[in-house]
Amino acid sequence: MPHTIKAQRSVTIKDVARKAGTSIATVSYVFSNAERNIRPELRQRVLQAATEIGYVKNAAASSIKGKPRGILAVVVAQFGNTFFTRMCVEIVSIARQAGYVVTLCNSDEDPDQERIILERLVAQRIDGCILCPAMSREENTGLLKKYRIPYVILERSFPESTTAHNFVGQDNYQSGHLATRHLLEAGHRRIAFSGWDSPIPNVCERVNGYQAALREFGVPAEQELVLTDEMSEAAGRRMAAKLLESKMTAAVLGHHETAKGALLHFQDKGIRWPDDLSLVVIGTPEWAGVLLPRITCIQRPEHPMAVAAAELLLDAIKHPDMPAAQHVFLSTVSEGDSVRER
Amino acid sequence: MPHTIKAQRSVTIKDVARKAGTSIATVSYVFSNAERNIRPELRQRVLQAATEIGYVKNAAASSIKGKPRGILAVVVAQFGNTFFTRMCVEIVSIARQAGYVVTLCNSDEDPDQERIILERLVAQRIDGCILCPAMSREENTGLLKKYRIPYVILERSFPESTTAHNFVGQDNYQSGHLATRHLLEAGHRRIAFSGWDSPIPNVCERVNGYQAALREFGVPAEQELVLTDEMSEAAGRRMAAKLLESKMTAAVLGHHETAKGALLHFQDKGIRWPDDLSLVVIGTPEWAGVLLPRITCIQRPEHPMAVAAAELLLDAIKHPDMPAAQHVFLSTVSEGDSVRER
DNA sequence: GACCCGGCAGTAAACGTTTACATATTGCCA
DNA sequence: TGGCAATATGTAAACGTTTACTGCCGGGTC
Repeated sequence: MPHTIKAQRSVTIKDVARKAGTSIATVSYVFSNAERNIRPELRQRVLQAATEIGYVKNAAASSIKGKPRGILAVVVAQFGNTFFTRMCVEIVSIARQAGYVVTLCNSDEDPDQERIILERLVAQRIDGCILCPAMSREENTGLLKKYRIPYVILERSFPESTTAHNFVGQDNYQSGHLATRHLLEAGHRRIAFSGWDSPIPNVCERVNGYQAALREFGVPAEQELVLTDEMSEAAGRRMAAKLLESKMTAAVLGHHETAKGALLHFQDKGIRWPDDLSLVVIGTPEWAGVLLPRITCIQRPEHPMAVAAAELLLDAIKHPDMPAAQHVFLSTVSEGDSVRER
Repeated sequence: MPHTIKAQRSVTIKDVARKAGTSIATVSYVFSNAERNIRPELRQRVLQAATEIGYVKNAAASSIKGKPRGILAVVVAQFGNTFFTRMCVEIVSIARQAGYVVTLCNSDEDPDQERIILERLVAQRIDGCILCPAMSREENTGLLKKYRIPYVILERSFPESTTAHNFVGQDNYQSGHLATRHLLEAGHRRIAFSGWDSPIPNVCERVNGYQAALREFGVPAEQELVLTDEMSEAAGRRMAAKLLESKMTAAVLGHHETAKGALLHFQDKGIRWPDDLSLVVIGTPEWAGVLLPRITCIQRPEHPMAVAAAELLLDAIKHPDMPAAQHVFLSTVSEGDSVRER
C-alpha cells in the first residue's frame, strides 16, 4: 500500500501560461504538438518561463487523453538469474533507444504474484509487455489480450504460447540433444542428466532431447540416470552425489543454477573433469569463463533472444493487428575442455 | 519516440456504472475509498459488472487527482554489473512488499542519459527514486529535489552526496585498507593495486585505504604499483601483464570487473595463486564461489545496502520532512585461500 | 474597398478519475 | 405521524493535459 500523502500541487501548464503571459493551449502546443506553428519569440518566452519555474509535463495527465505513456514492462520469473538479467539489460537498452522506459518486475515463479503484477501494469496502461510466465496461465496473458496491450512471451513455450502469442524462445529439445550427442560422440555410453524439477516444460524438453540422442546411438535410457530436484545449490549437490553413485562416465548438467552446486560437490570430493568425469552444462553461467578446467556449455542465446523479443514487441506496438509471430533460436556448443574422448 | 497510435477507448468507470445501474461515484467508491459504506448487494453488483466487462482502473487518471502512483524508480549506472543487479533484485522485492512496482533504468555511466531518464521519471511523477549517480551532477539530483520526489543516493559518495542527501553506501577506504592489511599481515611488502580508472571517487578512496595501510606498516608507496584502466576484461588483462612486470608478490584487485580479466591473464600465463602470487579481490563476483583455487574477497555488502536504501526511501516517502540520513556499511574479508604467508 | 486566406493564438470541451457536498432512503423514537 | 439520526447514493466540480474549433490580424487579389 503506497503511503498516501497529499502531494503538493506541482507546477502546471497553467503556471507557465500565466508566467509567459499566454494561454495554456499555446504552452501545450509548445511542449507536445510539433506541427503547430508558434511564433519563435513566443515559443522562446514559454520555454523560458517553463525552465524558470521548473515545469515538467505531467505524463499521467497526457496519458488519459490517449497519448502513449512511453512505458514498457518486462515481467520475468527469476530476476536474479543471470540468464534473465542479461536479457533484461539488453531489452532496457533497446527500449531506451526507441524512447521507452522499462518497468522490470519479478514474479518469483509465482503465478499469483504474476497476476497481481500484470493487473498493476494494466492499470498503468503500459504500452507493451514482455512476459516470461511463471506457469501456464491463460488467465494471466488473457489480461494483456483483453486490454489489447501488445506483448511477447519470452523463453517459456507452453503449448498455447507458441501458437496464439508472439513468442521468442530457445529450442530446449535441441539443447538437450546437442549436449548428449556431444558426449555420445566422444564415446560415452553411461550418461546422466540433472535438471530442475519445475512445472515449466523447458527441462522436460531437454530431457526429451537427451533421450532422443541416446536412442539415436542405440543406448537404452535408464530411468535412474535422469535426476531432477528443486532449484538451489544444495539440490545441485544432492543430485551430484546421486550421480556419482550411479557410476556414470559423463553427465549433462541441464540447468545452470543447479550445475553450480554439482560442480562444488565434485570439487569437494576431489573429482576432476574431464579426467574423472565428462560434463556438459546447458546454459552460460557467469562463472563458466574463469572456471578451471574450462567447462563445455550449450549456450543459451540470451542476446539474440532479448533483441528479438524487444524488436518483436516494438513491431507489435506499431502494428497492432500484426499476426502472432514465433521465433525460436537454436543453441550452440561452446568450446571447452570438460569432455574427454573415451 | 514511442509510437503513437490512437489507443482505443478502454473500459471505464462509466461503463461499469451503466452496467451495474448505478452512478460513477458509487463505482469509484467501491474501487478506492474503503471508508465509504456501500450496501453489500450493490457493491457485489458493481464488482460483478466490473469483472464482466473487464474493468481495470486507469492509474493515470487517479494519479492526476493526487493519488500516489505506486511506482518507485531505481537508476543505476551499470545495470549489467552483478553488484547492481543483486541490489536491484532486493530493492524490487522490498518495494513489492510495500505495494510498489519498480521502474529500473540504466544510465550506462552517462550523466546526460541520466538527466534524460530523471526527466522522464519526474514526468511520470514517481513516488520515489534510488539513484546511483553516473557522476557528480548537482543538476540531476536537483531535479528530484525541486519536484520533492523522495530519493536515496546509492553507493557513490560524491562530497555533497553524503551531506545533503539520503545516502547509503559502503566504506571504500576501509575496503582498500582491509585488503591491503590482509596481505601485509601475511608478510607481503611489494603489493600492487589495480582499479578502474573512473570519475567516481570509489576507486580513489580504495587507493587511499591501500596507501594508508602501507604507511601503517612502514612500507613506502610506489607509484608504479598502482594501476588503473578502463572497465573491461581486456583492461584487466593489460593491468595484470603490467603487474607481473613489476615483480610484486601480492596484489589487490580493486574492482571485480577488471579482476576477471586479470585472473584470466594469470591463468593463461600459468601463474597460480596463492603459490606464485597472493591476491585479494574487492567485491563479490559471481564466479568467486566456484573458482579454484578459491580467491579471497573483500565483500561489498550488497544485501544490507539494498535493504537500507529501500527502507530509507520508504521512510522518506512516509516522512517528507525527515532530515537526510546517511548509512555507510563496512566491508568484511571473506574466507579464501588466495593469500599465502610469506 | 470587399473578399479571402494563411498564420497565430485562444476558448472550451473532453479524458477517467476522486471527493465535497447534496440528496434520498431508512429505521427509530416520541 | 412527524422528526431526526444514520446510512446510502448521486451530482458535479475539480485534476492537468490535448485538440477541435473559433477568432483575430495583416496582406494580397479582384
